[in-house]
Amino acid sequence: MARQSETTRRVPLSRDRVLRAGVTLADEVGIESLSMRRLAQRLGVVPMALYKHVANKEELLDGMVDVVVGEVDPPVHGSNWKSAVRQRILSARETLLRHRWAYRVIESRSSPTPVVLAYMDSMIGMFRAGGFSVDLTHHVMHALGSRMLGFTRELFDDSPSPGSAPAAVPPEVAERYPHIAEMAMSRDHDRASTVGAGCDDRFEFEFALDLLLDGFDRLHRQGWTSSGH
Amino acid sequence: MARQSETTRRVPLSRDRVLRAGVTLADEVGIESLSMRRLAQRLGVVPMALYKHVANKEELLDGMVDVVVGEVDPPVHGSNWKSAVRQRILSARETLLRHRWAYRVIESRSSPTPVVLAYMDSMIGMFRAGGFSVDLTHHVMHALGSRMLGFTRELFDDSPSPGSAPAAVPPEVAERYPHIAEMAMSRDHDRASTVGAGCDDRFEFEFALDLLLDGFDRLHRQGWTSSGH
DNA sequence: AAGGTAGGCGTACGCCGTACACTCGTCAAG
DNA sequence: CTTGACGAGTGTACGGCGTACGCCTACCTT
Repeated sequence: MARQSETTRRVPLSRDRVLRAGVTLADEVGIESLSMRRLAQRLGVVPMALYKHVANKEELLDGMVDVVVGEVDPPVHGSNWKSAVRQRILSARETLLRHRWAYRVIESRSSPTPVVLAYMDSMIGMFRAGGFSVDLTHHVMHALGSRMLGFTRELFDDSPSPGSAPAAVPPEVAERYPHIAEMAMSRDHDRASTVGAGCDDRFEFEFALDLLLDGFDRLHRQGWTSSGH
Repeated sequence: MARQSETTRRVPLSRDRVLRAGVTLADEVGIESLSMRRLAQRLGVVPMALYKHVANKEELLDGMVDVVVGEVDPPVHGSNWKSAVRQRILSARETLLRHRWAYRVIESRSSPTPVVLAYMDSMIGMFRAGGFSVDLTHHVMHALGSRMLGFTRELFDDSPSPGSAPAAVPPEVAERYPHIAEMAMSRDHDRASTVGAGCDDRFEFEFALDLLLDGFDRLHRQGWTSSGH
């Protein structure tokens, strides 16, 4: 026992420990700074030690995605499909917001991991339970795309640096992009009372999500089929 | 002149030549194999020569995106907003299909380039010309997201390797992901006549696009405002 | 006590992006 | 014709990356 405290018996690595350390390291320093070497250093271990638990970096990233997706709440039962789907997707969104690097990794993966497959499977199940045909469900899943995991690619990150002034649009850009300028100025005006200028990301996400869900609903009610063009 | 043919007077590099070479090299070998060294080699030049024309690799990628986005057809005039937007987005989709690496690069960029800004500006203009309020246009643009550039992130690439058999779902995965299996089998059955099994990507894209456009239309007609919750 | 096994180690290779200092051809000014 | 500045292309070098391969050693089984 004296010996134990001297040699400081080290907790052995495990695949799970590696993946979790990867997640928290990515949370802290960003995914682009996550390297095998750095992760190993964080674990007090030599880089090659990791390779006894993950085949390569790709597999590490896959595993990290699984950890994150595993954090999403399971589907609720006993409510109608629309609110169930909505609630689950918003839960996924919360999860992805806790790990802001995750959506990039998910996007970069070429084939889904088992955990992601299970997630999709249960989401399909929600539509089927709501009475959607297999056909319609299929197209609906495509239409949701990455939104089913709680994120969408925003082409422009229009939230100004936090705490900054409403970021008056410089006249030369206002001239070159008149419509963008109009929109930016209008928003600044509207939300003058809101805490932070810029967009309410959550509002935008729900706006688009509800637009889609309502569209699904309509198609479902009118018995849409792909053959009925 | 004899001297010229001997020394094989070399075409001088230029920013434009570098960017275009980057685009075609990425088309050929994929974006992940595009390195400054490899691009330089392709141009018959030493790697560091590139840095006289682009500041760094980031700027090279930005420039390549600009080249691609510049290939998208300009908006058509004289038709209603919906078909104009639709047509333009499908044109963007064609362009992005010619350069399959481009969407990944666009996704990875943190702030839009001037060319992308101009694209978005003209797209906003199409909604405004169609009578959309600034407010609604704003949310609509968010809802479109990357779809306005003609791509969406597909979580699952369900097109089986080309030419392969309908890829019977192995029983153990059918058991684990029953809904996915159901969907896969149903599609195989439906499209037995179609050339390639799997999804018609274009159909899926248009399905979702039209769902959104119809939703926009409805909100516009009923005078939607964000304050009127 | 013997031997196998698996987890961690050390070294090394070939890539990458790019900083920095150079050469050398071109061209304008004297 | 000389000169000198300038800018495009060069060469070298550095630090970082992922990871192949072989080794060492602590432990478990027999």
